[in-house]
Amino acid sequence: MKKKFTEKQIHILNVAEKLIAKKGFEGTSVRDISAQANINVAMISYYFGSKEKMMSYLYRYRVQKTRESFAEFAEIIREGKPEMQMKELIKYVVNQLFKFNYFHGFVTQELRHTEHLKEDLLEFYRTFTSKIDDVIKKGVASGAFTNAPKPEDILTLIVGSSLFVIRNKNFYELYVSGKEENYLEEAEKKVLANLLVTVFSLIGYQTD
Amino acid sequence: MKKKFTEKQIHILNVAEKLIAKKGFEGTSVRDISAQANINVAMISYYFGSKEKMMSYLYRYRVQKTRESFAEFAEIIREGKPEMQMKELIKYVVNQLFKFNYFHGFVTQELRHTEHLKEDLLEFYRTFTSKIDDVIKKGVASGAFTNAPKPEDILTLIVGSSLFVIRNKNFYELYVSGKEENYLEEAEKKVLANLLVTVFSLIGYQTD
Amino acid sequence: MKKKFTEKQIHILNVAEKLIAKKGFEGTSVRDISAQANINVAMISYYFGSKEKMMSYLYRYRVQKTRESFAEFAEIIREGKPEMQMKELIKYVVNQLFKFNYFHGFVTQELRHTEHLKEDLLEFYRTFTSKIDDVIKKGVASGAFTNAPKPEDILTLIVGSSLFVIRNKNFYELYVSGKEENYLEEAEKKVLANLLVTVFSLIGYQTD
Amino acid sequence: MKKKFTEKQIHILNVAEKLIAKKGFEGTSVRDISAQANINVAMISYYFGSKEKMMSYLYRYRVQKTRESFAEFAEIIREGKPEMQMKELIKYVVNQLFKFNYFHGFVTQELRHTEHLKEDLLEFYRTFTSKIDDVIKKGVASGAFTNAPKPEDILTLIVGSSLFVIRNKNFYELYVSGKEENYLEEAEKKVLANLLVTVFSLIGYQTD
DNA sequence: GATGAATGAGTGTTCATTCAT
DNA sequence: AATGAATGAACACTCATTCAT
Repeated sequence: MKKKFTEKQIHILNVAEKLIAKKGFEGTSVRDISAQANINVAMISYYFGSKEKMMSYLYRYRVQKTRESFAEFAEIIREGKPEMQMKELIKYVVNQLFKFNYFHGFVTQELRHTEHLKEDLLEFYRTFTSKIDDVIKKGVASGAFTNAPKPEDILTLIVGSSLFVIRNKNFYELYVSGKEENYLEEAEKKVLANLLVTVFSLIGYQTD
Repeated sequence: MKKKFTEKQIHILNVAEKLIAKKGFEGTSVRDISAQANINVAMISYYFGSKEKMMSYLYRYRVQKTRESFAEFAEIIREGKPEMQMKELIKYVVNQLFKFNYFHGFVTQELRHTEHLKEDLLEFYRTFTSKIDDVIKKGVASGAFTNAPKPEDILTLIVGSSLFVIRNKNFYELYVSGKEENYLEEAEKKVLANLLVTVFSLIGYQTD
Repeated sequence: MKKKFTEKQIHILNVAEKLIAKKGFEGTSVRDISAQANINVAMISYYFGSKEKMMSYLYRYRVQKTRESFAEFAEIIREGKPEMQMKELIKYVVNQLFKFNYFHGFVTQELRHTEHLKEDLLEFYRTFTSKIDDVIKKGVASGAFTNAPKPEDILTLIVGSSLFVIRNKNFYELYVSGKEENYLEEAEKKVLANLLVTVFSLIGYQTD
Repeated sequence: MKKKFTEKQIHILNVAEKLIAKKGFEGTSVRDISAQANINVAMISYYFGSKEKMMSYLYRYRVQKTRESFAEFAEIIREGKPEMQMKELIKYVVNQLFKFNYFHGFVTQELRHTEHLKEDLLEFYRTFTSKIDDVIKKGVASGAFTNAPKPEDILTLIVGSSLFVIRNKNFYELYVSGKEENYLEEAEKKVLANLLVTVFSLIGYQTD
């Protein structure tokens, strides 16, 4: 929470986020952003120092928001059976990925000032593996689950499959019903169903 | 064999592939490529017509190569039990992804200007789903497998997990033993193991 | 007054006009212009959108100026004998051509990319033919002129001869007295005398 | 006659001449020329040294051809009345201009190696003024003409009007009947008629 | 605190020319 | 004698950024 953003800055970040999601970081010019956000071209440099630093702030902003959201979520499922917790956890992660999919794409790109962003993302992932681990252990202890797969493997399946589906519309839409404009919505349902079956199969939980 | 490339062209394509995977299509300038490849800037336009057309050739070149390789592979596993076939298929796909990770890194990001390339990639994926489907059906018919998950879901797990691991070194290397420079090698082993367990669990194949 | 130009823009247009008249549109690079005008290369795109659009503005700017000037001129000679009007008209047109020879030098060559500019030029010429026609008719009606040549033929003689003299210094200076640096001045006098004699001969006006 | 051209060189010059006439010197690339002429790109540099030198050769080639043609023409009208000679002379000059109009446009452009070309053109024009002068003097002596205008003024009217009409299609076609594709043909007729009337008026020759 | 004008560096591409063969 | 491959320089243009106000 090192940094507080003004409303105008948040406005710019939101506009930038959407544009970058659509056209990529390099494909989005500060002129695009400033035009869309109804601000002066110079504002991006003025507020954030540079386009890249803006990216950095955007990143932190999103991580911070997600962290807050996850804290809330964790509270909600704190009490309950591990199978419910696991199901909700998968749903939550998949949902977050679909909601802020572009943002996870950033990391791949080689940005200059990205070093600390990697740290953020890492911690972000660890939050999930740690939670997944808790739930699995609890499930195994309670006898609800028969197997205890490694949490990073579970997370890999969830995040990997979700991102693949998000990015490979061309392939996946062949298997998704509904109109093209609802692709993400429908794709999310399908990949979620797949992941629920997969993970529950892995942990040996018997649904009747 | 629509197109034959000279050695120099292949050299340029290889260099371009790596850079584009790392920094994106827009993030990679023809000057970057030409500097790295030790050629004149004008050569990219000279050889391929334009930067975008080069991208197109790069794409086709890699798809074609993989298609040839898959044809060979399919022949090898033509006779054999479905469980062996499934195992080899997973190994093959994962291996291909790790081998040509540069390529798979950019195809999903940079499809904006390359409408017709989508067709190529689509057919490429269909080759795999079709093969997976055959093996699953054979396995179910022979009683070796008890469940018949949808092939696109299987492919999604395999490709998604592999690409995630390839791209998110920072996260996954926490769980991978060995030196950093062997990351890809070790990561491939780990994700392959995970995927074998996962897929065999899904199709209900009992290992003893 | 569709468009107001800043002083800097007008400065650029003036420099561009001279260079383009000398070396042609394609022969004049934006670097030539920016170097000559002591501005940044990017300014041409910045101010006018592109090199071609700059050409377009330059064109309109000059046409508009001439139109304004002609309106003034027409007012001055409104009342008077047709022979005086004809004489003044010829003097005016020749003078304009010599004054803005740069402009008239390129308009005839570089109309390739500027379809709509043709309209402007056309209307520009029509202004003159129409005026010439009026004067001739009045002269014939009053008995001052005996012949009524077609106005476009008169204009062709005037404009053609003037431009030829402007552009073919090498030839015409053989017949022009005075120093080389006064070429245009002297050439104007000579071609004007020639045209006065010629046109008055054509319309059958008797000088004593 | 310093230089003899091979057939291939003449072929290239002819192709180049047409293209340059259409698109200008800078607008015509050596690739355009070589493609049209079915020769290798390198040939232009190989044969002529450079694109500009080719231009120079093209120029000389055309001057030489015209000179030969004019010698023939002069022979034909050697015997005959001055009024016939004057008429034929005007017809001849106008016709040459329409035939090789583009080539007269070259001089205006500032080429680097053009110095000697100016000499050529100058001599070329002098050939005509000299002939015009002869005819006028003969006409005046014989009493056929009453006035003796200066030959350079006559030439200016002829060449200026012709080139103006050739270059200002947009204006002149308003006054020319017939289809657009016959513009040059019809324009030549009209401007010729105008010039005949004009010049004969100037020299005071009475037609009945 | 905010901005419009302006800039230098960089973009992909085309150019006439050169050179090894 | 002729050419296909290759090149360096130049092209118009866009970029993120700076700076005076």
